[in-house]
Amino acid sequence: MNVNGLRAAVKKGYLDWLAASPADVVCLQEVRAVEEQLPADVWRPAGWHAAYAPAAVKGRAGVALLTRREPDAVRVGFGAEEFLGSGRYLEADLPGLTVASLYLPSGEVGTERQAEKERFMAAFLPYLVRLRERAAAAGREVLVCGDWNIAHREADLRNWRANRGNAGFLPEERAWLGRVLDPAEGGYTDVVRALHPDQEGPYSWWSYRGRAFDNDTGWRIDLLCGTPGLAGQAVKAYVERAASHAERWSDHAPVTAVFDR
Amino acid sequence: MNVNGLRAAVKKGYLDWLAASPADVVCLQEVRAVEEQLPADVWRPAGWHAAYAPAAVKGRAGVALLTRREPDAVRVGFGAEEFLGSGRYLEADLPGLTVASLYLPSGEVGTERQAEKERFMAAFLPYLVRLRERAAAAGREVLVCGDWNIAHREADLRNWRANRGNAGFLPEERAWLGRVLDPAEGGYTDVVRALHPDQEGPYSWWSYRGRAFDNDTGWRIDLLCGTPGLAGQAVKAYVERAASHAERWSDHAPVTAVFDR
DNA sequence: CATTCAATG
DNA sequence: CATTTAATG
Repeated sequence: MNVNGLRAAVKKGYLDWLAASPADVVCLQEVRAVEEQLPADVWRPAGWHAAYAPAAVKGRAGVALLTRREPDAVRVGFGAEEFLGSGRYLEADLPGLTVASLYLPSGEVGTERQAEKERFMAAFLPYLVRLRERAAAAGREVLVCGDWNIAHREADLRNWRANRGNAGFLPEERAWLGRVLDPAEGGYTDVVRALHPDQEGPYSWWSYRGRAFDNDTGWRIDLLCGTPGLAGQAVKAYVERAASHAERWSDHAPVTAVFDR
Repeated sequence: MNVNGLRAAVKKGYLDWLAASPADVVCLQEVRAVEEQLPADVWRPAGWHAAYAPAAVKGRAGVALLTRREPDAVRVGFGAEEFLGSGRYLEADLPGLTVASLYLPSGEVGTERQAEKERFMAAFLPYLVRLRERAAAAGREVLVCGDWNIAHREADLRNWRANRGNAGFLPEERAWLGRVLDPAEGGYTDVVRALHPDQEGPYSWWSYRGRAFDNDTGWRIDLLCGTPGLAGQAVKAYVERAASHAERWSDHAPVTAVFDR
C-alpha cells in the first residue's frame, strides 16, 4: 500500500484502515518520514512488528513492513549500491515466506529519473531470480508487494492509448515486467491478475488531477508478485477502492490477497 | 498592510476587508504573486486603481498601491540598482501627495539577509531625504507606508528586553529609524506615534508561533511616515487588530490614518 | 493536484 | 507557525 506520505495518511484515516485490516502482513510505500516525525503508535502500531527502510533524502520514498509476528530476519536493499539508501526495498523472512515491500522509481520520460528507473529495473530483475532460488533452497515462498510503477498490459490502465509514450506504460517497461512474470525467467506470478484474468484493472492508483478517481481513470501498478507455489494458494484478491472521495487517504488504494496455506 | 501572500489573504477575508475600507489609498506589502496567479477582481478590485511592483523571484516580497483616483505618475524602486527588482518599493503621485508602499527587508542577525537589510537602509535614507525635497519643490506632501521591519523604541514591541539582539530591534536599526524620524535629517513623522505618544504599541504584527496574537505579544513595525505638513493634518490613526483569531487574514494587521485636508 | 522540503518571514 | 516554491509523484 502506497500511503503517499504517512504523516498525511494518518490525518486522513490510515490508522482506522489499519485497525480494521485482517492482514498478517502490510507493506507500505512512500512513507516519506522518519521515526522522529511520527507518534509511536503510528510508527509501531500496537499488535504489529514494524520494519522500515527510510530514504536518506528527507521526505522521499521510504518503505515499511508491518507483520503480526516478528520476522526471523529483515534486510534492507537488494544489493545494488546505488539504491541502498533510497528507501525502495525491504524484505523480511517469516516461517516459509520471504515478503518484500518494493517502491520502484516512477520515472519521467526524457529525464534522469527515467534513467534511474531503468537502472533499478536492470539490477532488480536478476535479484528477483536469485531471491526466488535462495528462498526455494530454504523452503520459503516469496511475495514481492508494492508500487511497481508499471502497468503491464492494456487492461491495466484506463487510457492505454493516450499513455503509450508515458512513463509507466513504455514498451521497455512492459517488457521488463513481462520478464519478471515469465515462468522461464523471473518466475513470479501476478497474484491479482491470476485470480482475475479477464477484468479491466482492478486499478490501484488514480491521479489527484481532474476527476480521475470519480471516473475510475486509474492504473493497476501496485502488484503482489509471488512464487507459483504461493500464488496457487491465493483464494481471494481485491483492491480496496474507497467508497467515497472523503475516505481516500492516499492516491493509491490497498491491494490485498488472501492465501489458504 | 502586509498581506503575507495575497493569494492566502484572499482565501481568508482580504476582499471583505477591502470592500469595507473607507480608505482613499491602500498600500500592500508581501503580495507574493503576479497578475496571472490571481483573479482580475483581486488584482484590480472594482473602484480602485492598482499599481504593482512584484519581485523578480517568484513568491517573494512584492508591493502594491491601490488608489481610488488614478495616480498622475507611478515609479518602481528608489534608485538602488540592487533593489530594483526586489518588490520592495513603489510610489505614486496624487494631487498634493506622493504616497509610497515600502517593504523593508526583514533581516536575520549573522546572515547575508541582515547585510542586505543594512544595504537597503543605507541607500534608502538619503533617498527619503531627496524624496521629501523633491516633493516639497513640487508642492507635494509625502507619506511612506509599509512594513519597515524595525521597532523604533521599547514601547514598540512587547518583549523588548528579550529582543535586544534580534533583527528588527538592533541598536543600529533603531538608530537608523531615529534618523528617518529626525527633523534635522530624514524629517519624517511617525503618524501613529505622533497621535499616540504614550501608548504601548499599538502593535501591527504578531508571530504565528505560540499564542503571540492572543497575548498581544506583538511589534509595531508597520509605520506611516509622513512629512510634517501632512502628519499635522492627521486626526485619527489606528491598527485594525482582528477581534478573533478566525478573522485574521495575515500575521500583520492594517494600520490606518485619517487626514483632514 | 497532493505531499514533502527549503527558504523566508 | 504560515506562505510560498521546487521536486516528486
